[in-house]
Amino acid sequence: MFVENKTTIHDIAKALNIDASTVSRALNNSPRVSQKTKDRILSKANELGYQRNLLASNLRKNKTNTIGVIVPRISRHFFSSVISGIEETAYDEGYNVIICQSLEQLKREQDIVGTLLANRVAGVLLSVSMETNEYDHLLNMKNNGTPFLFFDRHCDIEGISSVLIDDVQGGFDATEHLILNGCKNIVHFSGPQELSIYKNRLAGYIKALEKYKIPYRSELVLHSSLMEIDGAEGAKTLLSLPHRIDGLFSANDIAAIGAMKYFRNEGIRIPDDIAIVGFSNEPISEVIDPSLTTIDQPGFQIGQISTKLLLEEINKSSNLKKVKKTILKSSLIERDSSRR
Amino acid sequence: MFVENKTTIHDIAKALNIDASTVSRALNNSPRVSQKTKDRILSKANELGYQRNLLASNLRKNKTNTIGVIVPRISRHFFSSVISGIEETAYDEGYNVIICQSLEQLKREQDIVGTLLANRVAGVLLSVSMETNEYDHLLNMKNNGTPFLFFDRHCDIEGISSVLIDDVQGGFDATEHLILNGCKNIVHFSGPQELSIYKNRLAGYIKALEKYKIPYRSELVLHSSLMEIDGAEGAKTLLSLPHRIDGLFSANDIAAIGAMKYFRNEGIRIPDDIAIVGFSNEPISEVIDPSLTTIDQPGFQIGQISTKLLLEEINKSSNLKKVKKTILKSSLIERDSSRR
DNA sequence: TCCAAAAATACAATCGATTGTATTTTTGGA
DNA sequence: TCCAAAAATACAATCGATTGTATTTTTGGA
Repeated sequence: MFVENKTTIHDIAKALNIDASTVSRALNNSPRVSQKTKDRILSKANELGYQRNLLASNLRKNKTNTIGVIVPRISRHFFSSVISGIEETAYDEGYNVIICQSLEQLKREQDIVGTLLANRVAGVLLSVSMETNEYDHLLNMKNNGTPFLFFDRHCDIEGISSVLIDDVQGGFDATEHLILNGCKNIVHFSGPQELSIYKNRLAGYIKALEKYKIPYRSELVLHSSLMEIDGAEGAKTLLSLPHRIDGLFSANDIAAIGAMKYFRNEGIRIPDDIAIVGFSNEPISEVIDPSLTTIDQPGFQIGQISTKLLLEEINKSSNLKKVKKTILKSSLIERDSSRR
Repeated sequence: MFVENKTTIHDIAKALNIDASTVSRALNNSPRVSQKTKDRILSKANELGYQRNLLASNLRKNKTNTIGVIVPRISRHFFSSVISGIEETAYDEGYNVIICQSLEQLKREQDIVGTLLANRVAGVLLSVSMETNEYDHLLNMKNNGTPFLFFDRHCDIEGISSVLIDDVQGGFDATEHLILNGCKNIVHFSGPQELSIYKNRLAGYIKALEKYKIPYRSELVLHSSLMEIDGAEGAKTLLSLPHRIDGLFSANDIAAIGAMKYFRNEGIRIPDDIAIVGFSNEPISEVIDPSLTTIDQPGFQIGQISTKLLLEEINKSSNLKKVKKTILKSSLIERDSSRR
């Protein structure tokens, strides 16, 4: 079982006594090679088990047909549906996709960007980690000339497009829904304020309070990383507050579920004692008991649109580049955790 | 905003009036370059925003430090936990990971293998799609000399190692558990028989029936793709069977959940009328009501072990290669869907 | 048959980094 | 100061494919 050296176009050329450039052109179906020769080359390539070396090809052509995708965590339903949208669109256009997860760590995100640049990807689609509070790696990518684009979790970097949902509206809808269901003292679980999405969801929360003339109290906004454990801890904190809390809007489903489990153990009834709304519509939210009201984000569509925009930018010959902020609609899905 | 040409070692060499080979050695921290020169080169590289071109480097070195991972679907919790294990181990050893999903389609799996080979990955970790009933692409990879290894969903290819769980035992445990909880007429949802894992889970089911002298009836084994919709349809079929079914062992959680939802709508009580056991321990199974008894697979550990074995094979200098079949233990997690 | 135009093929440079060998420079002991 | 050995650096070939230009072969009309 030897690792035989891989066949190259030179091996094919030698076997047929022709030049490697002709082999290359034949394999790329160039009109400059006669059909007869193409047939001979293809059949010999097949016989020798030839497999194009994309490292060499891409190096010479100074481009790749790979786009990199960086998400915080592939296991989140929202991100995996975005990835499906990306893959479908990219695939149709002949691009490959490299999926990477930052696991919410800035260090990993920086490393990933470095690796993608070193591999000379054609472009990058990116949803930043919760720790991302400095942008050197992204500015570096920009100066490098590698096109990239934010989806969902974005940063304010001049000249970079993004595909987002209206988080202010989402936060507003969630909060208004709680108010309309009779909640007066509503806690909000928020994430790192470096991320616009959390800032905006919080802004939506405040906006809804204002509309209904409910005073905003900053001690009702609990900041965390929004993991399940954070939700449980938030729930505990919430019970210790001086006000009787009757509503909870969590900036993601996972933390909402952490809180639900904690409440369940404490004998607190949902939605009767506390009504709860999450964000992102994880599959788990539909089956948990009671089912969790949440904000649905069109992940697949975000993936499709992001990819289309990125590919446009990659293929743009001119240096006139239009920066676009695409904002998609989210929608409230009403379930049992808030209905009363 | 121009896309400036990227800096190369030649640019650095020219700027410092030294040879590119010295720059290359300095950047690789070779002992053949003086510290003084290294400092000058590093600082100039930094100044010019140099970023190594891995395409060129890998081409020259005839190796990459990237391993490819092919899973049916990244959104399945089992696979994303395997991926976490893979990434952690690979990262420690200085390898990058390309994650790809076949979406259960043979065609996509073939394309992915082709792309990974063309990109000259150092090795591949693979869990095959449900459609994979012919192995040309895998044999091609083998003949190519690219090391690879199966985890979980494997095929019988001589000379290829695999990291698996004991699916026969898992199927046996699940079925025995139902029997011990008083079930007499147990249906089994199975997947494509081309995949050993489903054949083995079925074998475990049969083995448990035999142990308890319950006659095996092939009409109680329903084959499908084990998606949620398949579970619902299976549940419907099951209700139309002449026997009164009192137990269900599904070869994955998703189909079990599809069935649970159908039963719930039909007013059938779980576990009183039908006790249910799934397979894989998806997070959703813990929160669904009633919570789903299932077989837990050590995904993270599977990822770690697979990667270690693959890297061993990649770094093996000799051509003596030991083929290994590593079998890990699964464990039954007893929950409400089967307890009575 | 001859020859210009077209078609097919060969030649040679190149992408950016690496690496074995050759050459130059430095070191330090006599 | 001199010189051999060691250290540092330069030279040149190479990985495999691509592509602009040069050359050879073929075509087909007179």
